[in-house]
Amino acid sequence: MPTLNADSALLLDKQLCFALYSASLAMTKRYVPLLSTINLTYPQYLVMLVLWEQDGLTVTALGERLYLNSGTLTPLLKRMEASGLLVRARSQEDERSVLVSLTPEGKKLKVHAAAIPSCVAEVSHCSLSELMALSQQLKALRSRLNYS
Amino acid sequence: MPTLNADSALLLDKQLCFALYSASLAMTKRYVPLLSTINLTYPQYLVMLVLWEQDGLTVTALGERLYLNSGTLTPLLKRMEASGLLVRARSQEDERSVLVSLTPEGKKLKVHAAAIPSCVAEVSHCSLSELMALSQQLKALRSRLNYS
DNA sequence: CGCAATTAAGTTGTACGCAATTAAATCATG
DNA sequence: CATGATTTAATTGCGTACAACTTAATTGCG
Repeated sequence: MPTLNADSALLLDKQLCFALYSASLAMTKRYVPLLSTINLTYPQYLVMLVLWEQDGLTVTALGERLYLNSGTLTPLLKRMEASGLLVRARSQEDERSVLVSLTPEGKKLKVHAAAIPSCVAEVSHCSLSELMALSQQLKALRSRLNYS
Repeated sequence: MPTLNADSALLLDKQLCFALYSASLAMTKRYVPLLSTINLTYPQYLVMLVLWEQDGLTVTALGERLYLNSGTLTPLLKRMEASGLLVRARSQEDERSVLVSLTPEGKKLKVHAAAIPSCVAEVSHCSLSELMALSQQLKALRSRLNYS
């Protein structure tokens, strides 16, 4: 059983938080050059992934899917609207809600994005099973962090 | 063997990148209230972890440890200097370098920070061995992403 | 119905992250 | 020893993240 005195508990390389943080930034940096070919930032790409699955979501629904709030999403969606990928429109049923819908151009982009996941998988030099296992563990961790 | 057509490869919940991204943000959100009691932001806390291990590093050395560049670190360190945790001073041997050193106040803060890792471990509801295993996998992934 | 509570987006202010660039110091090579 | 290349921080500009707050619409309860 490893001893955990106050000192060793504060070592940077023992921190799960830092492993997560630095791995996440490293992953994003790998995506950026791939995404620049289709003029998307990384969070914008995540929004597109959601909308390609299910179009016409409200800002809140998008936020629940991505774990982001309106303070992040509103300006991000405005930029995406300005670049012609989607439109934002108040819902008829409930004027408080804003529906986010892909433009034809936004839908078309899916074709060009299809190659991206395999490019990143190649760079990470992991087997598919490793990647899926890690993904599962992270989702479980996220769940415990978000709802407890 | 799971089929990976173009469509399923783009499902948000299959993306390791999103699991990483969302778990990292969730982790940071857990730290924020704990760190606010000692007036640190999350990246500032990471800087302190490094300096508590090894004081008097250059900005570049800090950046290598944290995988952050001067564009991020310079303003961050200025804020920390303004709040009295550290001082930045040009090196005598090499005037290009800036040495970052803890103030007595910065050193003292380590005592108050000692309780933080266990608080977060408790919230994440994982066994120590689980956390360490996940940490190892993330560091290996980071390494492959950063250097290949 | 009337109005307080709730909900949804948007706004504001602060702090990252980083690519690209700049400026200053040092190095290295002839 | 001169000068071009390299190294080191700092700066600039852009795009997130998010807490706290605001505004507008809807809900719910008496």
